Amino acid sequence: MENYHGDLADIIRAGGGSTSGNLGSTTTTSGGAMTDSWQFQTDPMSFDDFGHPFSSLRDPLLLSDPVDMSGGSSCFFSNSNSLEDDTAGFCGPSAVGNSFMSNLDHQHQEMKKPNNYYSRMLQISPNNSNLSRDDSPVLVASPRLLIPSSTLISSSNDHRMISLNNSKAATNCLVENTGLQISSPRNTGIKRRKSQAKKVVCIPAPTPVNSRPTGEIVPSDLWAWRKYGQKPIKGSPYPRGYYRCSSSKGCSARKQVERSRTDPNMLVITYTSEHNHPWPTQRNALAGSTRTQPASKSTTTTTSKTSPTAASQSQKSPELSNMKEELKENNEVENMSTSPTSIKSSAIVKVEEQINDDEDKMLLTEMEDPDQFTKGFPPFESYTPTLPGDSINHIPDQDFFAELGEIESDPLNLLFIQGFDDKLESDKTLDPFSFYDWTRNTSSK
DNA sequence: CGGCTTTGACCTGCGC
DNA sequence: GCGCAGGTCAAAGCCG
Repeated sequence: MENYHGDLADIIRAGGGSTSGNLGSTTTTSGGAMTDSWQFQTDPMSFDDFGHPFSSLRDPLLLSDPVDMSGGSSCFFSNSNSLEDDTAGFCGPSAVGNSFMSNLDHQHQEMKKPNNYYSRMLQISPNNSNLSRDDSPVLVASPRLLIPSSTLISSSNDHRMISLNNSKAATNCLVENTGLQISSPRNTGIKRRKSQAKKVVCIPAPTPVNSRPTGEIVPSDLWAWRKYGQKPIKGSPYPRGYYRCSSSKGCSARKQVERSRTDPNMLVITYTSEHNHPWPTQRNALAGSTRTQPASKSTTTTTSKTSPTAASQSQKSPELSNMKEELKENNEVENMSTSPTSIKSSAIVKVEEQINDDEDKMLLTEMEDPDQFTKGFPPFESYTPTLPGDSINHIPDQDFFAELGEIESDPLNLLFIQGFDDKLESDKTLDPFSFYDWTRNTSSK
C-alpha cells in the first residue's frame, strides 16, 4: 500500500508541495480553517491538514434540522439494533436506500441552503455517558460524500450541529464504526494520553494487492509514513500499526492503522498531530516501502515511484505519470472485476476527531455512499446523488465544474483531466478510490 | 548507505 | 500503588 501512498502523494507533491503552505502551520480542524495558503482548499479531492485525501469532498446531502437530523442520524448509523454490524453504520447502499433516503424528502430543501451545508454533522457532548472520558470532540463521518473538512471546520454552521446526547444509537454506531471503543464508560477504547487532535478515517480495507507481505494492509495518503510499531489490540483480532511521518524528522504527525474489529473489511486510520512541514516534493524514503509491494504486475496495479518506466513517461513529473499509470491500471482492473459487490466495497466512511478545548464535542460529519462511485469519480462523473427525485444535490453540476476550473492548476486536476480523460470518456465506472484497489477486496462481503 | 519493517522491551496513562 | 493496555523505542535485518 505504500505504493499507493507514494504515488498519490507524488501527485500532490508534484504541484502542491511547491506551492502549498506549511501544513503544520495550518490550524487543526477545530481551528477554523485551513489556511488560505492551502491551495487544495477548493479541490473536491483536496487534503486536510491530516493529509487525508478524502476529507474534502463535498457533501451533497445535508440535513438541517436537529429533529430531522435525529431521524437522519438513525439512518446514517442504521439504528441501535444494528450496532453489531458496523457496516450498517457505514450507511451502505441498503442503509441508504432503506433508511436514509426516507428522510430526504423532508430534508433536501434545507439541504439546499448554504447555511445548512454541514448541518448534518452531529455534535456529541463528551458528557454523554456513552462516550469515553474523551476530552476531545470527534468529527465523525456520516454523509454520503465527504465534506471538505476545512470548510467544515471553518463554517459557522458548527454551532448548528446537533447534539447527540440523546442519540445513543448514533453514538454507539459511531463507536462501533470507528472502532474507537468509546461506547461505554468502562471501555474507553483508545486511551487519550494527551489532548491530541485526532482524526479517524474509516475506509474499506484495500485488497491484498496493496497489502504488505504480512497481509497487513496500509492504505496510503499523501505523506510518507514510517512504521515504528505494531501492537495487538485487546478485543480485536487485528493488530494496530503505528506510523509516523518520515518526510520530516521533526514532524510529529502520526497515524494508526487497524482493521475494524467488527468489520475486517474496514480499516480505521487515526491521524494524530499535524505535519509541520509542507508536502514533500519527493519521497525520500522508499527503500522499505517499495519492497512491500508485490513486484508482479499481475497482482499489483502499482508501480514504484522510483520506477524508471514511470519516470520516463513524464519528465516533468515522473511521479505524476506514475500515478496516472497506476490509476489507469486500477481502472482496468476494476473494469474486469466490477460488480455490485465490488462497487459496494468502495464505501468510504470518514471519521474525524478533533480537539476543541472550548467546546468539547463530538461531531459526525461524513460518510461515503458507495453508490456514488458506481457512477464514477464525482469531479468528472455524476456527482448527483443517486436518490430518485433527488433535489438535494445542492451543488449544481455547473457550479461544481466551475469549481473545478478554479483548481485547474492543481496536480490532481491535471491528473484526472489529462491522465484520465480517455478513461473517463469510455469508462464511467472509474472509481476514485481505486487508488486502494478496494474493488476486489470485499467480494465476499 | 539510507530508509524501511519487524518485534520485543520499555514507557506511560488510566482505572480500580 | 498496582496492573492492564496502549503507545513508543530501538536493535536487527531487508531492500533498492
